[in-house]
Amino acid sequence: MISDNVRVRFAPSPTGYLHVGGLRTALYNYLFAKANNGTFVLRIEDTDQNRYVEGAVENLINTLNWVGLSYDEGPEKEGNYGPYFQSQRLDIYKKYALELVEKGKAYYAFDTPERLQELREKQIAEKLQPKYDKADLDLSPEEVKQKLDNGEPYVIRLNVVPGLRVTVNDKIRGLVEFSTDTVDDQILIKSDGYPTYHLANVVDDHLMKITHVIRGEEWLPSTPKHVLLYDYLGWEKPEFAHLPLLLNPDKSKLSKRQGDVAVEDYKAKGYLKEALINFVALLGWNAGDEKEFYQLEELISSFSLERVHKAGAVFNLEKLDWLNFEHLRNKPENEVLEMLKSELKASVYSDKEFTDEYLLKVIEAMRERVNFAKDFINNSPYFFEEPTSYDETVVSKRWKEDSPVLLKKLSDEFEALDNPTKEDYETALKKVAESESAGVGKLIHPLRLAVSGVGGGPGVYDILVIIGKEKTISRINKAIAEIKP
RNA sequence: GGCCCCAUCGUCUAAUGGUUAGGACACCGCCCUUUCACGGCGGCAAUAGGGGUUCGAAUCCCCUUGGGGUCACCA
Repeated sequence: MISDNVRVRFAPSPTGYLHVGGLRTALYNYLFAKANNGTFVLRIEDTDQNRYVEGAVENLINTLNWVGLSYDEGPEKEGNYGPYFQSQRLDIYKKYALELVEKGKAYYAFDTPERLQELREKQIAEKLQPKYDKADLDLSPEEVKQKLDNGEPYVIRLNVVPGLRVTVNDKIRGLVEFSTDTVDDQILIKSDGYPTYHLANVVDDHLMKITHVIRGEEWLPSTPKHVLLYDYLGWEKPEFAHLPLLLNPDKSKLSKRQGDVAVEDYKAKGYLKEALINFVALLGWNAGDEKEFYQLEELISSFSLERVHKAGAVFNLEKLDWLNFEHLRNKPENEVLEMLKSELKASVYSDKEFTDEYLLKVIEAMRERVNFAKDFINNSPYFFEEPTSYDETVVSKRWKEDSPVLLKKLSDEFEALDNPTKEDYETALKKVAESESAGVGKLIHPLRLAVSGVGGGPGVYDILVIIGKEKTISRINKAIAEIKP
């Protein structure tokens, strides 16, 4: 342990939105920090000027807030190790880059992009690994000074000595070994004066006293560069933990091409943050028992890095849907009410008024039948307007020749009822069935069709109570007039 | 192609030398319900292959195969 105080960071590049893979990384960092009484830092890796996207940082922070992963230090939450935007730390990186040059661990290079391009193409043609040829390592101090004084564009490169072994002790993968023969003389400072990720993340992790670097597996191949940097700078290394990748159904790295990858896409589709967190937590980790339904707090208390496993995980929507259903079912009534109200506001029924009492009844009746809040509307529009059409297959199956007559009798019977309850409706229906010597099914199914337009849903009597006697009767009449078998 | 990582049902995973290889999602069937769900019960379905080590291997080792990641003045 390099520090008693666990400090981890989530260090996204602000390229527009939060990727679900990024969400998983952020979550594991968050859980690890919280489980160990540590600090969760958010650092913005904006060292690529070409990839600047307007509003991306705000968006990122908003999304993080939405899912409930609040950071302890970061933008707008300055701690003792800021600033937390790498673009505001340029002089710091420059200082350490120069220190490395001083030590002979890095050097100036003045190649043109064209020469590098040619070099790479040649190497590829010869089936060699594309690598810098260390051409400018031979420049004398005088030559370097000369070029610098002339204002020639330059970069600073890491001076990797070939023939050595570099080991990374990964918390998840164990000991991983690399040969420096395969490590390129990575550019540390670009010609625009900005650092590359490799320098910036090492410098920042050290300065920000990060104890555990928890990041995606795609970083594993460049970790030897980072290890070398720590060594050359004489710094103690943090622990590394490379997380398994999130995968497309075809097992390739989760990508935009094969579906939604932005957290906000899932939010827009109506997924609950609880479900998303729960789902993503289980992609690569489990507590060792059979529990699958988790709230964020429960994840904190059961999470451990040791139980993160190695293989990538396919991002499988069916399970997400199920978890969404479970979490929706678990929500307090008043929260679901608010969700339904905002769905209504955004629906074709936005101009209609419904009382909370009414909506609560709808929720009670439909809860076990919806996966998303919007399904209250999609699956049972009949609670918000009278049927505009009648499901054809149900009509052909349930609407018989005598249905109009029977329903007329039924509606007459309902008419006589005073403020009917569920039981009153049921009694009335049975009475008609008996007097007409018809099975109750001959009434129940056409009745359901008449009031709802469809064949499924809550119990018919529940529907009747919710919509009320008046609407029940008018819908029956409408159905008698309109349904043609 | 070089380097690196990985490998249990379709998918997410449990089993860290001894289990009829367990659970969940999805799917199918039955029950409940004169509907649809929920729920209950049951079913289908996996240790990639080959060698070792061991009394005993999903588990440890090696090879093969397969998949993936990565090889930028992007992160």
